[in-house]
Amino acid sequence: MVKKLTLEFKGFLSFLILHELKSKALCGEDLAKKIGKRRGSTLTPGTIYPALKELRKRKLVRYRRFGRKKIYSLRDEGKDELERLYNQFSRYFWGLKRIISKKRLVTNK
Amino acid sequence: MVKKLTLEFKGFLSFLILHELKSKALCGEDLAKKIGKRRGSTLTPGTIYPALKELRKRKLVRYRRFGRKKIYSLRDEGKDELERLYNQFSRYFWGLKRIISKKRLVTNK
DNA sequence: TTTATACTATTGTATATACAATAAATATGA
DNA sequence: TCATATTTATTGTATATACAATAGTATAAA
Repeated sequence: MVKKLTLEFKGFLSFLILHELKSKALCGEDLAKKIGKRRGSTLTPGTIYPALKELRKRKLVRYRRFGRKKIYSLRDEGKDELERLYNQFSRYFWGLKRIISKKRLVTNK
Repeated sequence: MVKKLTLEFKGFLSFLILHELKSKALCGEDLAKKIGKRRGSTLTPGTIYPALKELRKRKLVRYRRFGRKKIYSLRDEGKDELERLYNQFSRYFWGLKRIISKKRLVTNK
């Protein structure tokens, strides 16, 4: 049984890592940049690598080496966990939807 | 100058506290329950009170005593800070909108 | 083969969630 | 006034972000 990410308020970074890896396998640096873009500045190595290490330890993520890069991707357990987290995650947005759609996210035409 | 909450991934709880207090002044326990409802279980005292203490220290929040309760509310600085956080916050939801609206949040009719 | 470079990863330190257990303060009721 | 309940708050411990600085490693270039 995989140890669950609890996604209280901690676990948000891990959640975003899994989310990004779902659409595309990425190396550590690109992952840091991609997630960093959400807030305006890249994540530093001391943030991203410990998080990746923990996710590997939990068997949610794996990497394969390509040239000098390590490309991280979701394991099946990671996909399952992510689905679970999507549900947990969306609970936080009760009453915040209007804010979210007002600001950055373009509404459906 | 008020010290800013950075809302990296840390700061999420503080953000939600400010958000809840915007619509209604609340005592510590009710705040814990209200925020706790977003994830299914109430916040424990060891979580909510240190967070409130920090927000008071930053002059974002104040309380007034009513009987045996302390009712927390936003200060003007807290309202300003919250506005700033709404903007920062919404950056995290690029590409997550469909997921969020699919699951819990009822779409507009 | 050595040097350069790009990328991966660790270290040290700080702070923000977290919970369980406990303590302190205040109001109510006897 | 004394006991009780209610609510506030602290303590101790653990873990998850964070950054700056540094170290390690593999490929490419010379």
